[in-house]
Amino acid sequence: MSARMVSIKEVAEAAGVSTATVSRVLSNGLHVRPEVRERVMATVERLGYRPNLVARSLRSQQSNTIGLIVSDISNPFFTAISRAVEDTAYEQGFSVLLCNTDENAEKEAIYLNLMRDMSVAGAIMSPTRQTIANFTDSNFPFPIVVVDRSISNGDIDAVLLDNVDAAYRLVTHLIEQGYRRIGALCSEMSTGLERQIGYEKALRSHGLAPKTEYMKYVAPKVEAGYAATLKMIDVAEPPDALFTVNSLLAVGALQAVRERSLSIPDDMALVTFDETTWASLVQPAITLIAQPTYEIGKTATELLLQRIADPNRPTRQVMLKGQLQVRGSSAPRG
Amino acid sequence: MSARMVSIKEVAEAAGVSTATVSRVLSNGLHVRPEVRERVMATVERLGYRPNLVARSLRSQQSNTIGLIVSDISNPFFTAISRAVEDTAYEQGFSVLLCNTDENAEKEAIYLNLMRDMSVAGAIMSPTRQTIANFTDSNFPFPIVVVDRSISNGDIDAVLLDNVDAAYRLVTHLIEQGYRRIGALCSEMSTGLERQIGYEKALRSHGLAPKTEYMKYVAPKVEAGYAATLKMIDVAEPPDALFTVNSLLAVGALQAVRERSLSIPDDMALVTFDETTWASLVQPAITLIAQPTYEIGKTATELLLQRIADPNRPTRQVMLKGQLQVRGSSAPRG
DNA sequence: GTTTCTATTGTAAACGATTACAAACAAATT
DNA sequence: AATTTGTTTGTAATCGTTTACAATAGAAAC
Repeated sequence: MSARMVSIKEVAEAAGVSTATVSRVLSNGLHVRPEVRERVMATVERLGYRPNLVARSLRSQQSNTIGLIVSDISNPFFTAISRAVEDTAYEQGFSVLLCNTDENAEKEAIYLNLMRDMSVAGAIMSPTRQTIANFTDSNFPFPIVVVDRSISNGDIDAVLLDNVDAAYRLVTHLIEQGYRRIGALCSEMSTGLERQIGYEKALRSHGLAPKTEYMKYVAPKVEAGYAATLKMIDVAEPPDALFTVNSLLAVGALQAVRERSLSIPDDMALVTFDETTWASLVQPAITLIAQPTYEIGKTATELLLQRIADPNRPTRQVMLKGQLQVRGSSAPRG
Repeated sequence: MSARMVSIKEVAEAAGVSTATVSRVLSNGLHVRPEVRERVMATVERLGYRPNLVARSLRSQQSNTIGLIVSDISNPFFTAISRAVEDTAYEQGFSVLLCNTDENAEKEAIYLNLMRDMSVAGAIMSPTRQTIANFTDSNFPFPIVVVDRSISNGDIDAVLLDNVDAAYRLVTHLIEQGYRRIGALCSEMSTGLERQIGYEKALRSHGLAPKTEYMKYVAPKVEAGYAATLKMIDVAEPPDALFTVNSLLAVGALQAVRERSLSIPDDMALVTFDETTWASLVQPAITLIAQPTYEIGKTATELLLQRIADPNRPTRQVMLKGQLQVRGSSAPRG
């Protein structure tokens, strides 16, 4: 790996052809005599020429970089997504620009603008609430695939979990195990709201009425989950089971349960979303809906690359099902 | 956000000046009459002009993108690093290209070449063993800061943990708690080897002899940790404490311990490196050396940006200390 | 009133690729 | 032999910036 950069011009001179010919050899090899092609290839090899992607990008008005915008890469769900996105992009010769928004619409807008300025080929994003609200079809100068959160208005590629169904199954499982006073920690993200709908639906279809004192809206953060859980269990008749809509809230809930020296599931069952390292390591292990994170990221990337290749194809919304993992934290109520 | 791209030329025409003047206004504002500056600014605003970063990058031969090369973003250590890197880069107007190598030197080389081709401003990397071995000073056409792993030969910016010291303290803690037969799960990464040195040093300085049957080299993966731990505990005289050099191995070790229904710390103590969500959630919680991950990532980014600004400054190797978190998994031997 | 200086502005050449177009040439057709 | 056709190749424009250099004008110095 030499420090000196060799340009197409130097290759052309060394091979005794024009830059156009070198470019043709490198792009498709069409319209070049085999003999010349050989000679150019050899020269490319000998000089260690590598095309300057910036120049190529400027000329062709597109790049091989895609953006990935998530709220926080530290959230295990997004960590897994990003790994899948990077893998899939790499396979197809694309690279990934990583952006964390912390659910901050302003930061998100800055990143989207930046990507525009960089001429990215497209982006995969988990949009903030504000952005979801303002979404109109051709808002962006590059294709976008939405993951995790649904866009109500707007015709856009998306990869989503069937959240209502997943929550319904998870809560139904609790009911079948004998739990009746089921609390819920929801968030105001679209995901959280859909999961809440599944929760309420499960209660109702089993003759249970959702009670407001058993439902709390919280920011999707550990501390918020911790605080809300304490509030929920420090009452006369606390829930006998707790349903949280993501793993961060579940961490907070578990901390609160430990703080009050309660036992899971005897004092309170605990179920949540998202497979994490800790969920199967704690005792009892946590019952949850595992999202097919890798598949979500992979599918989103594939959708994006397909759209980049053909901007006019009809949009596609892929809906995946979660997988119920039954473990000790929701053992039958004794 | 309009789809049409407005160029500096259009701004120049609309403002009745040359592109050079517009460029000057935008870059530093020097050598422009205040009145003209105002007019240009207003036009920029009115047309919603944003400079094309690709063109700028081509012309100036540098970009505002930095590369981040890690073995696997899913490893909590690297997740935290990447978050810190992205935050710090963002603050200074840089964006981050994320790359996973899976310890594959070939993939790493491909990424480094790609970054060269993209004219990144620099890169932060946790190099593979092979790359470490072949490191010579000016191998790369852009500045690099190494994190986590030390480069023996070569004068390069780096941010490292004092691994020997950290392991020494962690193992000394075990000894002080009364453990004597201390096993170790190491890896062959430079980090693993240094931690092993600290481990052996701690044993020796407390009159204990390192025994080969208590030391295993494994790939830094959960499954490898699981398998190695089983082998280590399924013997006549198993260790009374286990020291693992990273969190993935500890997960495997914990799985093995659960599999054999052993109790921590009564049957065997467990200590490791790296703070993770699960380490404080399992019962008993795990004693460990917490690395200042955020600080490592932040410092590495700062070093890189400083070097980008001044390529000739002397290199710096920042060494940080780990923090011993004493928890239940290493309670005094009863 | 000429000269010199400084401040402002424009012209045009980069940066390194791709590609429309034209040119050159050989082969095939009439 | 002239025309057509097709293939290979080069010339030069282009993408959107930045910046060296030249040009201009007005102020200051003599």
